[in-house]
Amino acid sequence: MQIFRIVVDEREKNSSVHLYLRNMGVRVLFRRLSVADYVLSGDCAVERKNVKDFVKSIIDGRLFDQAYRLSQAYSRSSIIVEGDVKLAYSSLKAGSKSFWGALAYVWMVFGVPSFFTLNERETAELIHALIKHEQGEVKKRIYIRSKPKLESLADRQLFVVQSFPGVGPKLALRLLKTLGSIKNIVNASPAELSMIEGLGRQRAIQLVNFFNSMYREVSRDSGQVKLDDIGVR
Amino acid sequence: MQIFRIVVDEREKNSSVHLYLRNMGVRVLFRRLSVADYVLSGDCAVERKNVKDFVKSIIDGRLFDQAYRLSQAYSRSSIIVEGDVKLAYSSLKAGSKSFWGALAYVWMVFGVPSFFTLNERETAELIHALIKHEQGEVKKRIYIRSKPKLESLADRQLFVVQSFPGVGPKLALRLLKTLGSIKNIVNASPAELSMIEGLGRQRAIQLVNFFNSMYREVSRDSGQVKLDDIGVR
DNA sequence: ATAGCCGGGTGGTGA
DNA sequence: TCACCACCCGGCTAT
Repeated sequence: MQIFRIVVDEREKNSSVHLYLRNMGVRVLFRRLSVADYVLSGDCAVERKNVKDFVKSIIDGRLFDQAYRLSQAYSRSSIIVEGDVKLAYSSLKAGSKSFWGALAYVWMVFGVPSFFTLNERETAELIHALIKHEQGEVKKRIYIRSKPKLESLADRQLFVVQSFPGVGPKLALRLLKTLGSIKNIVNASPAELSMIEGLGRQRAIQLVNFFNSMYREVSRDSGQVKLDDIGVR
Repeated sequence: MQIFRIVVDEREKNSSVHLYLRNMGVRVLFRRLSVADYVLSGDCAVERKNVKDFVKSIIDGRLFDQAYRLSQAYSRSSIIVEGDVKLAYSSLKAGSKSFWGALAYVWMVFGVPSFFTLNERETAELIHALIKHEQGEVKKRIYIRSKPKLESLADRQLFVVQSFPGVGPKLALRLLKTLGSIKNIVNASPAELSMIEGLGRQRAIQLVNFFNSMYREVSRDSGQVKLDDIGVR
């Protein structure tokens, strides 16, 4: 399992969220942050509030200010509201109207969604899930819809060819029929490829480039590089 | 007071959300929609699900498909989950991990947040609040989200390599890292392949055979109808 | 989505 | 070299 890192505002020390995170194997760094509470990366951060705070910040308008600053500083930020939501819109004067209004406002205007958790453990779980997508390695697994005979050679070949960019079921079939094997396809010249019906010169070249292009590891930072500058805003 | 309009999928007629909306002074138009349930504008739409549906769609992966389509069709879309949330992650007993995981996934990957309401009235109130910001006079929108590039070259390459038989995320990564390009992998000798950690002689040979083997059309007695049905999720 | 199980290949160890 | 075995990985199933 990969090591995840997070920067947490010092004032969050008294909650136990960071303890849960530690338990989940997340490296926690404390810093004095000016905008968010939890920084997951250079452009992803989370503000945590309990329900009482949330309500108060709706009333005095602080919420919208914070959402604005979040949206300015990080391209993907969100607010986590912790506690019993019921409490929220029962304590709002205008009732639930202003509650949904606030949610809608923050989302529609600033692009900041709000998540609701019941306690610190859930908050930690959510943050952990968010981190995994922000820092996690790509684990896109491929899935087959229906498998009449998944294990037949032909099916496997089709499956592979279909995974090429811009190649669907029909094109895959024609490719295999005309060129025979996967190796033949991969080694084919643009000219050979564009012989195939439905595959023009343009895409043929794209494909060839695709096969030839070198893999470059995603510079999803290697950890220690930007830890210092994370969250300084 | 300005008049707001909304387009609602026909299949939503049996819920009473649209009635509430009418009561709030919203013009409701029914249409057959292919992606969302409620369309607030050309680039804002909402998918409504009850908790049971929500859970089911997590399990069978439908949720992620829908979120993807939402994000493609509308620049600012969201999912409204109606009902008792508790019910949700109690039926996903994986410690609610998969619940938060799904929420995080849909938000981080597709930019689609999920809102939770208790009943149809609340759903209507939320939608109403959303409309006000979408169609309201002041459309000051700060939110500019850079769409997460799901199709980086590296991702595509990984995707293809993972589709090879017996190759999962880990092996795919190592293969690309050591051999560089897809063409290199396909043309590699068994010896070269088995240099890779976790890929021994046996599988190396299998792979090479796989790349070389000629495609043989499967003769399905019921006619070759099903060839198109092999799909990638 | 996540957790967990299973079957099998891999690669190291020691004979 | 080979047999053994612990571990890892990929594939599949279930809550």
